[in-house]
Amino acid sequence: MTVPDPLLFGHDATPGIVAVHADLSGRALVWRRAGDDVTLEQARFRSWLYARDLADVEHLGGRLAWDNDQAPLGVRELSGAPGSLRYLLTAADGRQLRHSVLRGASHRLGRPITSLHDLRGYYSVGAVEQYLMASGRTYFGGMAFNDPHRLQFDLETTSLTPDTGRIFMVALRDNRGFEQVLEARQAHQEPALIHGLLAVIAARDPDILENHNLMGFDLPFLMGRAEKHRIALTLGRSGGPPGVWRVQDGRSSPHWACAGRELVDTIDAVRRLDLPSASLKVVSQLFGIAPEGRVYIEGAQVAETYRTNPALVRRYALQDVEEVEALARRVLAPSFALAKMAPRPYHRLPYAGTATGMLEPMLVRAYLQAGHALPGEIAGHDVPHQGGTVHLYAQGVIPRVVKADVASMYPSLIRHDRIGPACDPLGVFLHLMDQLTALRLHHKAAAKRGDPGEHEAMQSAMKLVVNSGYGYLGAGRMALFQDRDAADRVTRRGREVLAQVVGALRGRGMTLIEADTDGVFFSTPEGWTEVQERQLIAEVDALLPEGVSLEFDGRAQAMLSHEIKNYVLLRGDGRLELRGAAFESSRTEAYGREFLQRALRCLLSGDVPGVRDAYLQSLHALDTRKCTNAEVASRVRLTKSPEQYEATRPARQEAAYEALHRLGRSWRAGEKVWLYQRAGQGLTPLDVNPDGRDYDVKHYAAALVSGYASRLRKGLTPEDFRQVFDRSQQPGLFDRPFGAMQPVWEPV
DNA sequence: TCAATCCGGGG
DNA sequence: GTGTACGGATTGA
Repeated sequence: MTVPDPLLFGHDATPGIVAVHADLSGRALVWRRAGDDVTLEQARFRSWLYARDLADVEHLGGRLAWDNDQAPLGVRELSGAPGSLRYLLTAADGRQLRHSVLRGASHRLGRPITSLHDLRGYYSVGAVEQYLMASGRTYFGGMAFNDPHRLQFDLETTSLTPDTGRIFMVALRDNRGFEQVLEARQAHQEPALIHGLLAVIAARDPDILENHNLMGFDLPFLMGRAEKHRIALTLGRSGGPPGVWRVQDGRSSPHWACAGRELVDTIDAVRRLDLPSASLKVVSQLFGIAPEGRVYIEGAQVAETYRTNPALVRRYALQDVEEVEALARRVLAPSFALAKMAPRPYHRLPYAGTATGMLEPMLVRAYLQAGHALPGEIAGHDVPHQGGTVHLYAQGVIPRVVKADVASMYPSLIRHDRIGPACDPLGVFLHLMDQLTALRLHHKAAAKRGDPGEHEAMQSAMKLVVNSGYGYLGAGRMALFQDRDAADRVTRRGREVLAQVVGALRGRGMTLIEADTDGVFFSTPEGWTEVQERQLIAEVDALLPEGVSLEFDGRAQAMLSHEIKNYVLLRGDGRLELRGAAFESSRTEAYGREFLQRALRCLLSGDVPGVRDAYLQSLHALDTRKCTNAEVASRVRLTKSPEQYEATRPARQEAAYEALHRLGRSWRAGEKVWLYQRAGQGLTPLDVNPDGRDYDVKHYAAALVSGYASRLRKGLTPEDFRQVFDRSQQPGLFDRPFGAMQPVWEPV
């Protein structure tokens, strides 16, 4: 058994840590689990702070002790380059240290300074991070995802805000077989319900509380209602401060924490996945984890359904927490794995940035442990950082398309060319990139073999951090170990590699379509098989520098190349893939989407008469009002409140607001409304007549060409395009038969 | 074209 | 006050 790398996993392997609470007074509460037992360890730690110079603490005089880790306030000079953060200030009480620095800085600058972050030349982190970095401990050593006691709870309420609604039900479950539904049929029972919830949590005593949108809904709602009833929200574990507090992290959406239990939100992890929706129900169906016989109740109907069919709502609520548990196992596992590496509490990781939130704390921990200075600020660049290349070589419909890409290009270049930050004399950055990559491959292989253990989560956690390496180098002053020149070298090498790929493909007779940072679309000669395509890619790969490899990334029957990053692929199995804003805009109306699907499929199959038919049929559906208002309506977001709009209205009238205004309706800022062009009336809310057909045919017939057919323009000659999308059925003098037309492409 | 800003999702 | 940051789509200069 190999010893885990201390730079990755921390230098103290204490197992079973499930929660850490620390404050600047130097007290750390560490809850550790062994089997069913949880013990609370009360630890002391010295608060620490990196400084470039001692100007702000000069006023302490002899009260600042040199090289004495027992003194109330101490300082050590660390080895490091001039201009680096070479002084490590430490204190028995971090509040006193911070106060001393702020006092000195206020005096020096002649204005009150209230935050260390308003000062240059310092590096500081929160108390828990200080403790974890200094002690070398991490969460969850030796534990599997389901070893901690995890409890899910979900509120059912009569509205979305605690000002207008109340809680009438709470569903709870945990990973020890517990399940319960608490209810408050009448409003006056709500305080008892809240007390009941707190009592269950205290009695079950879980390590982790989970829910979907916990931070954005359940917790704020619960806090709002508890406040209304003057109930102290004691969610924390005994031994620590009892309440819930806001985690200051500068984000617009607040997050909350309590002592002794990790509050984690599955929605944060889901948002990392770039799915079409982050909704619990949608994601659960996507992952196939929705329970058998799942009850679905529209949000606004839940309270009403409860009155008539409480049993159904109970089942619904329990299925919610069941789904959350299954979802958590799936999406929070990488954060759980990361918590074993990064010196950060578990609850921060689902929404922490991968670069400054994970990689950087690991870098700092290594420097702190080595007793080495941290980088100081370096002068900014005036030339902007140049990123990857995007180049369009051909537009139109191109047959036999192959996608090839350079696997993990930036991480590969970083490792192979040894590109790390110049301000990292200990070489921690490259060490982490190397070790994370090596271990990731190990876990990836183990996951593939189906070995026992959480290999998949480990490999995806490691991938997350490795992939943040390049972005971290170029992150500017956000990143302590940033290095613009290094980031430039990475992208420059990337451009060289891509150019080499493009050149080699072109030299072998391939038609280039589009190249983007680390991948390229090209067209192969007629009659080529996938085997030949893969051979070609292997051949080009052999020309590339060691450490990077070109891989086959799929093929398609044909591609419509429209604009950079806007294209459509027709796959071998008939699937149509639309990419880019031109093809998958959220504003797309149903009738237009349907037309596009049909027309694109025909165009990419070389069937121009089919495109013509699709157009005529869509037109016909409009003309004969086969489409309903709902099918032509589009959803518009109203960003201005009625008051705001009233203020700008005299200067500029906007159709969407006017539509509501005309009907004397009100709206909320941020609200989305479905609107359609009503014949003779202009833009009108859909709900006036959703199933009707009184839309403005002329408007939508014109929009069919200008808004949808126009996206096929590159695939036909201008003359053919005009003819295919000509309303009149009569052929013109110079028209040629549609059957004689073929899709076209041309070099850009 | 770019940077500021808004939103997600929850009942 | 345990004191800094999610990603994308959309909007405004």
